Amino acid sequence: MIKELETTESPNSRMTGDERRSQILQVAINLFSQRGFSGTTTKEIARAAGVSEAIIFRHFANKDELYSALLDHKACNRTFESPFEKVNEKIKAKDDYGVFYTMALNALEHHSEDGEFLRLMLHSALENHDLARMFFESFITDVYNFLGGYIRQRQADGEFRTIEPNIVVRAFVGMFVHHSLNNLLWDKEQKLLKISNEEAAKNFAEILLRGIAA
Amino acid sequence: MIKELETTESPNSRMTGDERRSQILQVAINLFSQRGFSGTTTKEIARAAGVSEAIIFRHFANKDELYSALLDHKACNRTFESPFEKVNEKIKAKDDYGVFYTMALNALEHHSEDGEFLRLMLHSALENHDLARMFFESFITDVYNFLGGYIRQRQADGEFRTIEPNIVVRAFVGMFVHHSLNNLLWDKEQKLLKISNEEAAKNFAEILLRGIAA
DNA sequence: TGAGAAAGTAAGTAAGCACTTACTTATATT
DNA sequence: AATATAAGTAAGTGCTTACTTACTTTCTCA
Repeated sequence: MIKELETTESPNSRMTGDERRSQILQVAINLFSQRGFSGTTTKEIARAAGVSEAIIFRHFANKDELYSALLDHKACNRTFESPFEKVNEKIKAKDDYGVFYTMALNALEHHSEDGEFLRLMLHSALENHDLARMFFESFITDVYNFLGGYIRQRQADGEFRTIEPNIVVRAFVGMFVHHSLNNLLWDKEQKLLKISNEEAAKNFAEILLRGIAA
Repeated sequence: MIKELETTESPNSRMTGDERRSQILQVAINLFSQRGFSGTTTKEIARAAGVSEAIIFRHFANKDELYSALLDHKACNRTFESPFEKVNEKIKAKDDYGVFYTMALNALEHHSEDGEFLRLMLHSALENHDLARMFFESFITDVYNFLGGYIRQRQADGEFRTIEPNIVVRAFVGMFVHHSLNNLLWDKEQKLLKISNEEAAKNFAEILLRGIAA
């Protein structure tokens, strides 16, 4: 039998190991984010990936390792596109509104593009999973140092009133994280509040800035 | 054998049906809030309650019904002690600071006394459980109507600037809910921010009020 | 005091779980 | 074309799960 043109690959057929591994990861991310760790079975993952259960255990030693690999994957992808770069220019320019608006908009966009990530983090936080906790600890600490430092600086400039910077960060992060959580979990159709991310970021930034102005 | 003084009941012995039912509920609330629905087994619940698995299924037809009963139980207990009563006096007095401070402090106190409740609600929201969604919908709608109405009124008085009231509610609720979530899930030792509920409520209320002042 | 009702248990059952084994294909290289 | 290697599967394994059955113990009250 002479081989036909092989440029068009048959839809679900044999993949290379790496291809299959990342396809399984993708499928698993989707399922774990919806049902959590113990709510997702390896059988379901295999079916969704279109392979037998055995090949999942060829790529990952066990279910735990698959879960860890997936959290790692998500966490790494996240840190590569640092949220601080865009904000940094605004900080250098001492553009208060720009700093907070950009910070909020950046997070809101991320959350609405990638609800899987938020769900995954909530699940693993509730389940006390180590990797998720470690990620949160380092990332959140960064945010507090970053924003907190800026607030301290502007207090020294006499532009912001005297108030513990970390409380301000907590309040501000709370606004947009809670907004994303609402859209993701409880008010998916946005019956209570339907606004664009830009509008949300604008209003949150305005409330905060007036709230801490000197 | 003549019965001894029966006032001191033996520790784990026979209970009446109602006693046992609510003891099982209590134990189940604790386990489900820590491990979620699919992460908790009926065997664990039975062991924690100190009875055989069979009597769990005497009191509840199946695991789902136990879970629903427990969400119902929590939701009902919650609505009885309405958070709006304390705030209402402040509203009548048009005490802006009192309204927001009391609202936040009330929620923060609840959350730190009863972390189980928050965990339970998060778990069931992630798992798309109907009862939790219904509770959230009605309770949250109440909060938005209640606070949103007050903000509208104070805007008409010319005391608050022009801004969509529901955005303000979203921002404010976000501050204290996110603060509670942080203390519950990610920063249990409060390394980033260690403040009393009173201090948190005070700062959040101040930021918000300055943020929306006319 | 003894019968009926309710609280309790030990020992199951079938289905589902994570994970394995023994084997079959496909593909790239020589 | 022959061979090594890796991708794939069908059919298990033993254990755990939600839930049941058949039975025993304790309490109450006529």
